[in-house]
Amino acid sequence: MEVADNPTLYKIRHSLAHILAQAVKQKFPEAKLGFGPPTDTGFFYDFDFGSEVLNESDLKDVEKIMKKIIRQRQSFEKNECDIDGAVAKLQDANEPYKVENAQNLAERGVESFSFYENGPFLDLCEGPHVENTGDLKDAAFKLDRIAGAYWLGDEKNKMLTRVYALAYEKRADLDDYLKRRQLAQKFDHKKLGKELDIYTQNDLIGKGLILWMPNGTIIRNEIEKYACEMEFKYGYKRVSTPQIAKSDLYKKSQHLPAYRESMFPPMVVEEEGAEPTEYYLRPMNCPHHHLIFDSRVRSYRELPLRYAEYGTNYRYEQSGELSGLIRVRCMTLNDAHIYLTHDQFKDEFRSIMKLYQEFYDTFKLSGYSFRLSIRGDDNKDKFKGDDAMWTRGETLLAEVMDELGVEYYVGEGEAAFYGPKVDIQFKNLMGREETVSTIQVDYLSPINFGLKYIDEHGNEQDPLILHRAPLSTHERFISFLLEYYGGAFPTWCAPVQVAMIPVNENCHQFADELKQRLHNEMIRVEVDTSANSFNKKIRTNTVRK
RNA sequence: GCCCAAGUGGCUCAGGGGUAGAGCACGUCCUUGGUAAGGACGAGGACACGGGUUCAAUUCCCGUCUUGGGCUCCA
Repeated sequence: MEVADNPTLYKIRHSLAHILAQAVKQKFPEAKLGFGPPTDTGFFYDFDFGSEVLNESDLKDVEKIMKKIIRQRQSFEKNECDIDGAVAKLQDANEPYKVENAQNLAERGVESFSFYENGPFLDLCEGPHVENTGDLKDAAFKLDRIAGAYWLGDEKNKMLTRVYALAYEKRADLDDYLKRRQLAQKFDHKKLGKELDIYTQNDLIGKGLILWMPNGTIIRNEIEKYACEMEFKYGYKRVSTPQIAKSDLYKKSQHLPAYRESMFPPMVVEEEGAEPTEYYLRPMNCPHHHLIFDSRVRSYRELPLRYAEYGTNYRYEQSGELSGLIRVRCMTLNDAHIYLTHDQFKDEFRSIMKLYQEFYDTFKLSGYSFRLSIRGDDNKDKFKGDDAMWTRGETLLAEVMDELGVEYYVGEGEAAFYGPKVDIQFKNLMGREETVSTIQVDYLSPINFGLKYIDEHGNEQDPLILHRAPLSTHERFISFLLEYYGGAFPTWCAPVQVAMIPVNENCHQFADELKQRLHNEMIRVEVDTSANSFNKKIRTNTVRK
């Protein structure tokens, strides 16, 4: 449920945010205030502590002060003024971030500014609030954690200290949330990945680089085998391409410079009497596939031409973004590029959506949403190609989504640098949304690579390219499956398909024979011949799913 | 990259200026005929790495690396 749907809860969280700010100012008088909005689970408030540092251990003190403020039954008083009055008030309060915010709002046409005052605390705020702090005596809140957050969400700005809090109407609701969170943590893919020997990492290899253990590799291979069959069925042709290429390729594709920051630095090969050659680890498979398309003259009769590969890519993601299997620096993507005529777009898009549906049915996945990721108005130079091309792609995707009756929302500025896309969004157990699959439309690459086909009149034409990755990367997809299944994979892709527990040693020989027979049928089978008790063996094998 | 926190046997964690502890896992032996923990014994540790302070550092300080939660970014 979105917090805005519940006015009472919204008021509670909003009011508690003010009380948090008031309490922090009491303990740290020099702290400057940023934003402090309600969230889906509570609220947060951003502070600039200057040279001081807020530690987790300070949160208990702040909580105590907040409770005291609640007991004081301070009433929330609203009053309004114009921009000059607002700036004067905020300057008087020595709140530079608030002043900046008021000025930004004024630039966007806001004329009236409302303030809420409770006790000694004043804040620029739209409200609404509870009548007085005493109304919060039954509300349950907990200061949860501290995080950094850039002022106005821009990494060029100063980083403020954000205090996240949980807040609910009643104690029971908060306890309920904490319980659910604890349960979710039990199914966290990082935890299960370790317990079930799916993957490991090692300092000697490096950040975000995954070592897949035998169990994880079985899951990868089964998924890949299934994907190969499905792609065969849907008319894809598989290709295999190298994981590195010369810098010239990525200049042509515009990954350099558009994507340079996300690429590992080049390997430079120097040979006597020759110019040094730069090789890059590839961040995407697309350019390689385009070159296969371009290896000879193509006829319209060949289209749509679908090249598929589980391609391994390397991206130098910022260190702080890395997280378990969800964000890594070496990933293997369920990729394909489809070269087609403009007339074929809608049919092909439908076929892709059908393929996605079939995949998700097999994995019994649900609860995802569609995002139409467009260029948006900001940061236009990040996106390559001319306006007409973008408008065309964005319109085309919206049209076909509407025709298919697929519900979606629009993500401004979420497009790939070479074109708009449709993303399939899943929420992980902690409620964080991640893109699992994408379908991208690309007018740019055919131009960059000079890709052509000969139409029925013998004329050269630009093909259109669709990029699609229904099963995401092995890394991200398996992290979702781990949490989704709680580690208990469907038999077809489970690391161990049959586990036998003989009731005593006399049965071991028979169990071994049976194991051999199943093994010969290509079934992954284990016999527990350990010296443990029968009950213990049942427990062990159950825990291992 | 930035903010905060953390790194102790394979795992989960306790400890603490005088060179280490538990449970689980592991090994050996005994035990186990019916659906979630049988018992005994044993082996395992440059306390992430590098520097500093100190008579003495795993413990305090600094740096690096890695991990986690966020921010920015993204499959």
